[in-house]
Amino acid sequence: MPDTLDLTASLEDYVEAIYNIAVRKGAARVTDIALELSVAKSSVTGALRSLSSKGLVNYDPYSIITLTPDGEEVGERIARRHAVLAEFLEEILGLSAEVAQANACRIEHSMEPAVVMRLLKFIDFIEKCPRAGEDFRAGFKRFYEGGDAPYQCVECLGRALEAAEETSSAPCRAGGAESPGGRSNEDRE
Amino acid sequence: MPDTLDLTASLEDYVEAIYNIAVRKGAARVTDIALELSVAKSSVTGALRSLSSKGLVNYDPYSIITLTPDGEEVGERIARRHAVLAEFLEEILGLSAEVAQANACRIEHSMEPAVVMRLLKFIDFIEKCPRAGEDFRAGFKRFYEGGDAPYQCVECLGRALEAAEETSSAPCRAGGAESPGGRSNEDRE
DNA sequence: GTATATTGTTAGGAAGGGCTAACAGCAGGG
DNA sequence: CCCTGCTGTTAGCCCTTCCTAACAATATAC
Repeated sequence: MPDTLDLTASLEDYVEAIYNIAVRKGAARVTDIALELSVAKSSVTGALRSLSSKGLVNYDPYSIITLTPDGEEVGERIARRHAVLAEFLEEILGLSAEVAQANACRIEHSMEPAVVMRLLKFIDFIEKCPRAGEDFRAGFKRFYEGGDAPYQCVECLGRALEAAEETSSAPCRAGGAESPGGRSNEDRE
Repeated sequence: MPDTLDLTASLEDYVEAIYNIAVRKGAARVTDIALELSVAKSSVTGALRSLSSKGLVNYDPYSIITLTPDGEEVGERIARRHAVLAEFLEEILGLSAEVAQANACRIEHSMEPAVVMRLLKFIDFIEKCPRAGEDFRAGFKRFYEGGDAPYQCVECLGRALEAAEETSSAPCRAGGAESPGGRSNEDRE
């Protein structure tokens, strides 16, 4: 496990870019990376040398660029971290896709794994707890949009209660009867 | 309004430190700042020159350091941003104070005002919506701690419903009868 | 009121990240 | 087969942020 490689924010961006390009088209070229990151090609060359020395990319001058297994792992982790954060910003906070992306791109570099994990659980929780769910998000939307006057809390809570009584004994989790421990989280982080 | 001064993350840290020190003890000295940020005193001198040239600090060699009115405003904004983020990490996500602080210190520099504002509304919402509140946070705690088995959704929702029926007509807000629009937000951001 | 600490500044340099401009490698068109 | 044009690399520079070491200013102590 190539953990705590202490990549700089910049190098993380390069790994993420290479990972994303590789997902889309198999392998990356210097020009692709430069475009993806809005950076000069010469800057890419430098970054590649650095990442190569850390064992994250397979890099030979003038040849095609791929991630090593270690690099693959790091890239996947970075991409997931980005996705989790962007989902929170967009789906929960209700920010526009553009704002969510732009901020995710910058914030992600500063988040410790513990925060990413907890944020993921939070998203899960909002999705699954009968107390949260769709109505909850909609309620928040009305709240931040300011026009929260006609919001029927009682009715909304009543609906949630009914739903909970149906699926009964499913303690704040979707799907119901799995073993305790929030298993469906483990799959994602 | 000294907006979009595009301070670097580092300079933001200096302003924040000076602001905090000023709050605690009136004015800042180079040594205080160096200690607060764990940097060498010579680094502080450099930063002060830079901030002085941007009109944010009153700086004369060998004299005491204060923020200008502009600097004060910027410092206050930065401090609030930090506080909002730290509160979210600690109170909502339930992270330890140390983890919350450490991550807030780094993340804050990457958050646009729109995100800060929305996050603040979210905290407000969680505090005030009868669907959220204490039980909600406790439920999330049980969820991420994995031992969520004995969690009584139905009962918990029932309690929330009762509470909502009492304060009735108060649509997802505490205190009840203020004019629509989430007024208590405006006070804080 | 001078000697000693403490506080703050300068000088010089390293690391990281970026840029432009100029050159090298290579692939396709004539 | 060579020439043109795109891709990638090198060289050299800038800026930011930090550092250490040495020096200057101010305070305190006696």
